[in-house]
Amino acid sequence: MFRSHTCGQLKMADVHTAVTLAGWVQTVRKFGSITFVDLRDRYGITQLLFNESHNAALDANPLGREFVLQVKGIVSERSNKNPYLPTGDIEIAVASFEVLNKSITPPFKIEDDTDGGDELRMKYRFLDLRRNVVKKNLELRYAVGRSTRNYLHENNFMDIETPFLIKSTPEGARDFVVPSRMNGGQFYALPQSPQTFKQLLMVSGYDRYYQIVKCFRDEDLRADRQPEFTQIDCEMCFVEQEDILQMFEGLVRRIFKDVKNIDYTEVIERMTWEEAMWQYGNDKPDIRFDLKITNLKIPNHTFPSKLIEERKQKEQVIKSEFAVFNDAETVLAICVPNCSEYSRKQTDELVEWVKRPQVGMKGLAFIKSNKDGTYKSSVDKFFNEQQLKAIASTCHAQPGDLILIVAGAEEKTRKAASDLRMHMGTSLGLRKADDFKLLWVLDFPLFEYAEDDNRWVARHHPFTSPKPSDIATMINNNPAIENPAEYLKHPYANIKANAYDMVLNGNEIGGGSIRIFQKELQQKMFAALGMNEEEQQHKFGFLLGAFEYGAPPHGGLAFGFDRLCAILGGSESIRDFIAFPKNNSGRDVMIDAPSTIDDKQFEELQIKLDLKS
RNA sequence: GGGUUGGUAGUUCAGUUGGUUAGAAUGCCGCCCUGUCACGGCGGAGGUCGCGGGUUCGAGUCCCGUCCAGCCCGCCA
Repeated sequence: MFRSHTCGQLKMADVHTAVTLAGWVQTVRKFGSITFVDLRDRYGITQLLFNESHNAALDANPLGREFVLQVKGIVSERSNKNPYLPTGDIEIAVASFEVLNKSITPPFKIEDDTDGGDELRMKYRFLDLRRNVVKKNLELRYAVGRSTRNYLHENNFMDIETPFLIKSTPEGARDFVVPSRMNGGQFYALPQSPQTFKQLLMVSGYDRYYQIVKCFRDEDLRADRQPEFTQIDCEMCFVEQEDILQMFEGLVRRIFKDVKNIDYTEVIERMTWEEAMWQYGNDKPDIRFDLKITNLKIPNHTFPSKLIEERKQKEQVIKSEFAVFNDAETVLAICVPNCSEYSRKQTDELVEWVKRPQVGMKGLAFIKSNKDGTYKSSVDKFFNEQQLKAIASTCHAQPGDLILIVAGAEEKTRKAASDLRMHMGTSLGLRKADDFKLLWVLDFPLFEYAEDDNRWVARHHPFTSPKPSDIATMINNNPAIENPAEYLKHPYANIKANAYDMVLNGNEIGGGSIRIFQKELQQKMFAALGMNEEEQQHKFGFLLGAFEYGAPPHGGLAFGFDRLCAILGGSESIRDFIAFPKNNSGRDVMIDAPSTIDDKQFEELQIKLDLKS
């Protein structure tokens, strides 16, 4: 028997018990003839006492950090207890020990507060994973997965595996491809998601499917994006959007309860995509804080929407004599409460912040709505007191507030306003990691205009169904865009999808749609995306064929598992919630992948390497 | 593809206006220490200043190029 107990187990009740422990040496503290050794395993740390004056064999001198040790001894009460350690009341009076394996000195400290940099930790990830903080993250990930499986199982969902070697359909993200040896010159693709397979499972009658599954996208990485990532992928048939929203609200509430012990009983807010864009400049707003955006000037073409037309009437629009903004397509304001006393330095910093290339605005105007009722602005020479007051009242500014204004081209300005809003939320401490606010964003546009190709692309994916009221618009109009500059006037720009995203604290954690299940509509959709019948057959013939055999109405969604875990763990980066993540360049620096392959492998694949650069 | 920050001891970092032998902390090694748990004390070893070129009497420091890493934009149906 290697061990009778773990290193996190023994307490006062175990005193006088003879035990055998095994683990790693965390620290060695020597005091002449006695030595304290902290022994660590997955479950905790237990202090060992080596007393050389009792037994000369108990010389702990040869022990070093991260040695693997087995000790036999008696659990004893400590004379000096450590209240910060769960096992701090006891120690093991070592009777004998064996070094099961030695270790060279690790390149960084295996402690919560490590001195290792990111790159080093990734290169020695197997050591990094010994650290308590990383282990806690993986435990949280495991807990989220378990909670998910339990909930979905209890709701009759069935876990069905789908293949990883599939067919490349270059629509959307770039595929990872895998050469086929047995079919020379042909390639598999790794799935970006099991989308078509889960739909086929619906056709097969498996009416509630789920899978916690790896997906692959060959795109550039970010702190919250990996080339291989995990989704909680779900699909149901005989459901409407409302059924799906409720089912997965239930899932998320269950995860909050199981993993964070949070009773998320409040109603989960819902807003349309248009409302989100209008008020937050963003389709995944962080609603933990307000700081809504006020539209001071509405561009000729904004989101193509009746709703916005109505809003134009309601919101007070900046008057044309406000010359400084005359040239700007869009003028957006954020009213920041209680910040009118910002110093010159603070406002200058905000101006510099929006001028960074990543935001790219030419500048930032501000109006201070002073506590004494006066106004002070960076655009004083263009506006009189009356006009400043008009703007302030449009923004619902109170005395003591600071109004930030960005102006410029529609899309860029809206994004800048959104970024600025988040920036202010962060710097005012309004984005607390332990505060969780869920939100559904509904009614996304079905299509998006792709400038490069002058055509429509599916905003979600080409299997998403249009709102029933928009089906006729789609069927009765030609997708051809005659005037690219006025694409927003095309009827397709106004078509809304049965698509929904779940947003948590400003992050898209999941998204899905009610799917198209009729062959004719699916063909119309493919055609709208510029696919002729031949291409449709070549790429998706299997799906169109399946739809001819009694495909039921269905829909589903997928959660980004890594991201969900990171947010629940209070982290911006998903890397610490993945055991073996890739770095920014898509490399695994521990195993040094990707790498070249042998000539023999190329030969078997019938591939000749001819790098362009 | 672009922007930005960084690369100096095993590690995390400092290094002024270009100027003597490149420092600190920690880790490591040795000696001392019977109640520590960030143990303590004394001593010691440890450097291709990412790489290549240039300017200069002289470069860690300035210039050009390049590589690597982090973050962001583009991209991510």
